[in-house]
Order: sequence, then structure tokens, then C-alpha cells
Amino acid sequence: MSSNVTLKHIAEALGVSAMTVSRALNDRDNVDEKTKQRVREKAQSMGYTPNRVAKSLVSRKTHTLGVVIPEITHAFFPEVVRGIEEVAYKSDYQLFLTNANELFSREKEAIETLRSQRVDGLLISSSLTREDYSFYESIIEGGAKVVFFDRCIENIGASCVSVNDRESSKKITEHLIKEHGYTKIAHLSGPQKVSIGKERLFGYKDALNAHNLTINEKWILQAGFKEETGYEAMITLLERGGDNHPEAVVAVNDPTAIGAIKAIKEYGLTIPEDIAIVGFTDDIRSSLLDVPLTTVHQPAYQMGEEAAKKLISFIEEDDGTVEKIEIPTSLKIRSSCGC
Amino acid sequence: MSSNVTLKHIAEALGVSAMTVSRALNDRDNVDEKTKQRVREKAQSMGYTPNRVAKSLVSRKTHTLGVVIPEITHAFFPEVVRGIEEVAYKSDYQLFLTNANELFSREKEAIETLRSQRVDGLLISSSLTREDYSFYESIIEGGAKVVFFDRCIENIGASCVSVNDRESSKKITEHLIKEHGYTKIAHLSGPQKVSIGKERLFGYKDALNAHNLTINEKWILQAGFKEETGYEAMITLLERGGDNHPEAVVAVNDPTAIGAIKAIKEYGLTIPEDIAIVGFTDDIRSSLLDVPLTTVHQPAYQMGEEAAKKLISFIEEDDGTVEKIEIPTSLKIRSSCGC
DNA sequence: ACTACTTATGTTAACGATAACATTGCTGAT
DNA sequence: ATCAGCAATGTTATCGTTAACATAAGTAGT
Repeated sequence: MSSNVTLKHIAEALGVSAMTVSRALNDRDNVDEKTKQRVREKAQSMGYTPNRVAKSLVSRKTHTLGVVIPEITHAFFPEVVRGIEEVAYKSDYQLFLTNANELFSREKEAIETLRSQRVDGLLISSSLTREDYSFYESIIEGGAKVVFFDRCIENIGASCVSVNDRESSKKITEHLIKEHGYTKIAHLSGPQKVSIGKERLFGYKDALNAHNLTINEKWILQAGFKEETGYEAMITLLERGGDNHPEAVVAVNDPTAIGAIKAIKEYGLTIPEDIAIVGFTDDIRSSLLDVPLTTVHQPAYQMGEEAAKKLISFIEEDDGTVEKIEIPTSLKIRSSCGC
Repeated sequence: MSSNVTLKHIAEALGVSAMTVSRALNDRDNVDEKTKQRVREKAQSMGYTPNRVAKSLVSRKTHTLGVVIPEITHAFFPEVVRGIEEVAYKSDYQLFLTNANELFSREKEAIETLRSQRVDGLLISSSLTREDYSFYESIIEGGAKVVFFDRCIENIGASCVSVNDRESSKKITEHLIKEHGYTKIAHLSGPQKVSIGKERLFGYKDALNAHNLTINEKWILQAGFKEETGYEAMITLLERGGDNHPEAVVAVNDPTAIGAIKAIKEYGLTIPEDIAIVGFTDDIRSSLLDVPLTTVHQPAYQMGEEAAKKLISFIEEDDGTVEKIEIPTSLKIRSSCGC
């Protein structure tokens, strides 16, 4: 597409040099007011659109940000993207959105393409499922400006915006222990090679330890981050346990909890009487469930805003101070925990 | 950011010309296999990333698509974007995502920026709230490759992917008439200058006409597309009508219906006994409501796929045939209608 | 041994915009 | 009348890549 009209065309049409047209359209000094007027009119009538590609080549700035998210269906991410978009819009940045679909290979590919596009910076929520951070190290080494959000990779020289996953997870687990007296608590965990998967498991263990409950490794199941994986993990737990099922379940996020709830119902058990359950995210659906889900509220929009602000200040003020920005969470006590 | 390493740097390091390096990295013929090997290794070790900006300037192709959506929070759109993303990914296109926030001014600005970025094509769901299509006409005239989705602007030479809004709206309204015998049916309509707002109102009227029910203009309220605006419109309707409220409500979309439901409940009325209600979209929340919402299911993912496919074929095969692609809908009968 | 190819590589120009420097032509101070 | 000073405009080179044309060196055929 593109209008094909260039500065040169306007210049020829008016019998001036391309430079004069450039100056006039950028409203520089040292251009006759009448010339400016003529140029502007001609540009308008010829349907001129400045070519940012050419401008970027000269300025080595594209005024674009690359955004990499692991899932676009989990409502949390679109909400983060909205926060990012709002901040980017105000600072006149355009967004390249890429969805890695929980695949590190695809994430890596996306990041390479984005670097090739010469985005001014990257906002990444990692799908990493192995412990080799060398890819990130090399791009940061190579001068890429990166801010992680939600799922962070730490100690590699990049800032990160997230909630305190460990503490929040501990708090909601403690709620089950202190308010309801449950002692048999299972955890549907996320992949252990993604920060939030690990942190939330730590939080769960912290809570059990703090109350002298023994940690039963059999009650800790890898459940992924999705509804289907949550469903499957819960089925496994129920089948395996027989009658000796846990009294309560801490799910790594709300989609997982929603999947697990489905499994519990299919088993003819009721929530919270037979099994209590809590999540993490505060998905838009969570308050609407038959038994509204007790969960940790994560301010997604704000997370997006903060991440974008940090990245833009990194770009524009060249302020590369590595920060770990923590967004406060709050417990949403509803009834799935027994309250 | 960017790696700063250019072809020239590699060329100097190896004592060859930049052209040889370019040829080697693009795996062209007529380059010595040993040279290719040396170049590839050097490029790797120097952390070279090809500069797509420069490439685009020469080729006049950016391999990017601009996506303009009116709302990012309404779950329907992220799902459409996922469909778009999937198709774009397979054809190696990157996505510029912009959110117009239901403001035409912002949409216009976004489109201008995207054209300036020289995207190869545009996918637009319009926020247009006036009848002046000249802006679209001029960009299409200027050679922009555009495919509309969901909210279309017709007869201006661009393809469009959407559902049959009028017919679907008629069907769901007819369900209320034929299955439940309601005669007093209100409509919370969308803005009349957005295609879907108008079409869905037409469908509602078609249904009433087909069954010889009189159309009461007082029962047609502009309710926007959002939960809040749906809430407000419903309040207006309830306050105005006193006891003489409608038996059923057809909402322009699910968020509007959800807002209206809140208002109905606040008035102490029950659904569907006092007032039945139906929506349009099939939002993820709709099946989870206390009284699950009867609605029209719109295959969002598929809509995104179709739109992206059409646009990419337009770009790559230069196939500008204007098409109106209709995605079939289905009625989701739940209990809010009285079933 | 000389032309006729082929293979591998180099050089130049172009994409569109603009920074940096160069050139006009004018005003006004001496 | 002369020249400094400035306003308005023009020219050249550059960003990184690649198409198109040019050249060098080697091989084969006669």
C-alpha cells in the first residue's frame, strides 16, 4: 500500500528542493511562511504521508515497542496490553504485539523478529520453560532494552514489573489454614521453570511451614496455566487419592482453578464443603461462578502501565537502572474457600 | 537498541565487500561455499541482526499488518486478534495493534500512523460514529489495502468479514416471540452510526414486523456497547416505564446485557420471570451468570482468521476482489430468555 | 594460445528523509 | 559603495540493504 508520494514528488511539483519541502512540513525556522503554506497545501492535495521507514533508518529510532505475551486468551494479558497501549499512545509509540502461545521457541523467534524490526524496546512476559537464560543474556548484552512483566527473569540486568507472587500465594494459603483450619491442602502448580510457577509454589510451602504442616509432595501437581491442564491435574489428584482427597486446593491461577472446579463437580463433590479451592489472578469470570472463587487480585492494567512507563523512560532518558517494581495485590475473599 | 552490527562491519572484518556478505547470508547462488560459511560464522559471533527497516525501504514491503480495534477489554476482540495473529504468524507477518477506544478521532490517528509505518495492509473494526466515510474513501483511493471485520463500512471498495448481524438479531428476537409469546420487547441498541448497531436494530424490527407487533420507539434506547452504558440505559427504561416495563429485552451485545441485568436486579426484579433478556456475542462470562444468558454465538477466532487470510491474499496475490465474507452464527439458548 | 564461458566477487545507485554544509540574494551599517 | 549578517533555499552525503551492472580469475574448447 502506501501513498507512493514522496518529498521529491512534492518538490518537483512546486519547483523547489526536497529539503525545503522537508523543512516546511516539519515547520522549521528559516522557511518562508508563504512557501510553508504552498508546501502544506500541495502535500495535502497529493495525499502525502511521511515515510517512517526512511525516517527510522536515518534516526535509528522507530518509535515502536515490541510486546511479547505468552497467551492472548487468558483475559489477564489483554488487560495488561490495554495498560501498555494507553501509556504507549500517550508517548506516541506504536505496539508490535506477538503471542508466544506458551512456547519458548516461538517467543525466541518473535523477539528476534522484533529486534530485526528495530523496535526501541521490548516488553516481555516469558514463556520460558527451561533454565537456560543465555538467550536473554545475549540480547541484553547486545543492547536490547527489555522490561519484563508478570513472568520475570531476574538477575540478568533487566527491570521487571510484577506482583509479589510468593507472598501473595503464602497469604491466600494461610487464609485457608488460619480461617478455615484446613490441614490437607493440595497445590496445582504452574511449570517450575516459569517464575510465577516457582514463586507461587514457594509461597504455598511457606504457608504450610509457617503453620507446621507437613508438605506432601504427592499433593503438589504440575498443572500448567490453562483451564484444560487444571482440569486434567485435578482429575489425576482425585483418582489417585480415592477417598483421601485434600480438603482444599490452591491453584496457580484462575483458569487452572476453573478447570479444577469442573473436575471436582464431575466427581460429584461440592465446593467448598467437600473441597475448598482458591485461585490467583482475579479473572473476570471468577466472581460469576456458581461458587464465586476466592482469589488474589492482580491489577493487570496497572502492571501494563508501569511496565510501559519504565521501558519508555529507559528509552528516552536512557535510564537503565534495573528495578524490580512490585504491584500490590489484594485478597478477594469470596465463597469457594468456605467463607 | 539494535545490535548496531551491519553488513559493512562484517564485510570489513572479513576483508570482503558488503554485497558478498549480503549474498552469503541470503544464501544466494554464486557465492563460494567456504565464503558463506565464514560469513555466517562471523555474523553469528558478531551478533548481527538484519535491519528490516533498511530492507523495507528498498523492497517497499514491511511484512507488517496494522490492526485497529475499538475496544481491547471486550473479550470478543482479543479472541479475534488471536485468530489474526495465528494466520499472520504462519505467513510471517508482524502485527501492529492499536486500540481506538471507541473514538473515531483516535482511530483515524492510528490509521494515519500505521500508513506512515508503511504497513502492508490494515485490518479495521471501525469506531465510526458519524456517517462521513470520506476518510476511508481517501485512504482506499490512495492504495491502502483494507479489510474490515465485525464492524464494517460497506460500498467503499473494501472487503469485510462479519456475521449476518441483521438476521442473527432477527432470529434471537423471534425466539422471544415464538417460543415465549412475549409481545412487549425492548431493544438496548448500539450507536446507529456503527454498522452492527444499525443492523441489529433492523433485525429486531424485522422480527417484530414479521409477527405483526407494533414497534414502540420508546422501547428502543441507545445503550452504547459497554456494560456501564447498558446499565444506564436499562435504568432509564425502568424508571420511565414505571410498572409498565417490557417483558423482554434484546441487548445489542453481551456486555450491554450484563450491565442491564445488574440494573434489573437492583430494581428487585427477577430474570426471566419479570423481564427476560438476551444478548449478542457469547462473552466468556455469559454462560456463568446466575441466570445464564441466551445469546448469539459469534465465532471470534474464526472471524480473525478469515479477515487475516483475506488481507494477506490481497497483499500477496494482489487480489483486490471485494468480498463480503459472512461467518455463520448460532443461537445459544440458555435460561435468561425464559427457557 | 586464444576466445567464450562460468564463477566469485566488487562497485554504484537507489529506496525516502534529513543533518550538515554551501550558496544565493537581500538588508542595513559604515 | 561595500561588506557583514542573515534569511531562504539548495547540494551532498548518510542511514543499511540490495538490484543491476561491472570486473577479475579460472576452466574448457578449439
